[in-house]
Amino acid sequence: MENIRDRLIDTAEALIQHHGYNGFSYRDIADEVGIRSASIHYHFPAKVDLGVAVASRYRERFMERLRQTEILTTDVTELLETYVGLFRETFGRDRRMCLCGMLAAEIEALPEAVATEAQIFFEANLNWLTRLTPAKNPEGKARKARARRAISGTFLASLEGAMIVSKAMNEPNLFDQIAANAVACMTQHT
Amino acid sequence: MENIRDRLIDTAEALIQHHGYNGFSYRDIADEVGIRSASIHYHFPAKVDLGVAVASRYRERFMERLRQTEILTTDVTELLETYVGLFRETFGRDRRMCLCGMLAAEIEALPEAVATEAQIFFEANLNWLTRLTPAKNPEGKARKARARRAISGTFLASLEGAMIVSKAMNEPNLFDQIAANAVACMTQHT
DNA sequence: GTCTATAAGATGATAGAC
DNA sequence: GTCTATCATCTTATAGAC
Repeated sequence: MENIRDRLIDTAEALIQHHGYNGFSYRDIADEVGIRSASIHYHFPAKVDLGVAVASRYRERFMERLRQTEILTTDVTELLETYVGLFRETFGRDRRMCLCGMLAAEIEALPEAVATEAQIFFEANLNWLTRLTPAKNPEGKARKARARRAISGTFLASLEGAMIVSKAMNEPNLFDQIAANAVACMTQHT
Repeated sequence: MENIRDRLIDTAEALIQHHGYNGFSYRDIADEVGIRSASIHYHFPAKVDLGVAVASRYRERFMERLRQTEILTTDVTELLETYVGLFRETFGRDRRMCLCGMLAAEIEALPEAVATEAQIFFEANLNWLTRLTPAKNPEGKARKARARRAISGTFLASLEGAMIVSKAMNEPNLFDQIAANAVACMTQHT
């Protein structure tokens, strides 16, 4: 039902999330999709083209779902829960890493165009979260932009790291426990 | 001054931290050390042997430094600061990832022996941190072992994730800001 | 759009000389 | 211990038939 191009992106996405950008080959995708590796070059002439397609689609879908949620609610806690839910959903599928978290970890080993896509993902996420971060601290004092950004970064880092720790320990539940703590820490910043 | 074996491990370590286990080759190391790639096989017959040597040395050095710090102080905040300092030191060297964080992210793409080394690192770290986590919450109620472990996991995840976010955004200072928030969140759990 | 055939280079690894 | 030579395999990529 799905066109080949999308299936190629789907498969590459999963492979990158599990093995990293340098841990998969056109042949891996070909075997999975049931096509010859040479045929992939018709859709994506070079590996970097596929990498960019995977990363940009991932980012666009991710941000689109955040936009959709913002239409439904303005409650900060609810928005944060939804945000965590997106990471949870990713990790819930065979313990996949956040695609851009994986890319960022090996960023020096990436073609520049792919690295840029990952960077844009994090920039967009940090901006989105920073808007949710309370402008005042618990004592009612105004927070500087830098402090709000750091708080957002801490929250995002906790989620990215939660996947790593949870994978390493082979304890899927650990992700949820860490995510819950991260939300508690974030909301308590109010 | 250093023997070849150590230099091989040093070089492999840096390469894994930047490119991941599947992002470096014997030839990369050979070029860097000034030896032929075939010669590396004398020291490490297979790549998995080198991977295990790198990961186990990393873990042992890491844990040894924690033990040394425990001799000097028993103050929790001081111990936590030292702990953060180890990650900071790693990241400060050309923004290297935590070796085992990198390995954990791509754990499905690793030889089992290497994956096991990474797992042991996280297990040891979680145990060490859990001992530092207050046995009672701010209201004086006893914490279950699972809760203390989750708090430790959140702290560790924040540091691992801080490296990823900081690399992605190309803002080295972000690591320090996130680490500071993580410590604040952790100590405030008392 | 997908195939076969093929190229050029990288990769992990071994054999045997020095 | 390190070298050269060599290997089988994998990898990205292209050319041209169907």
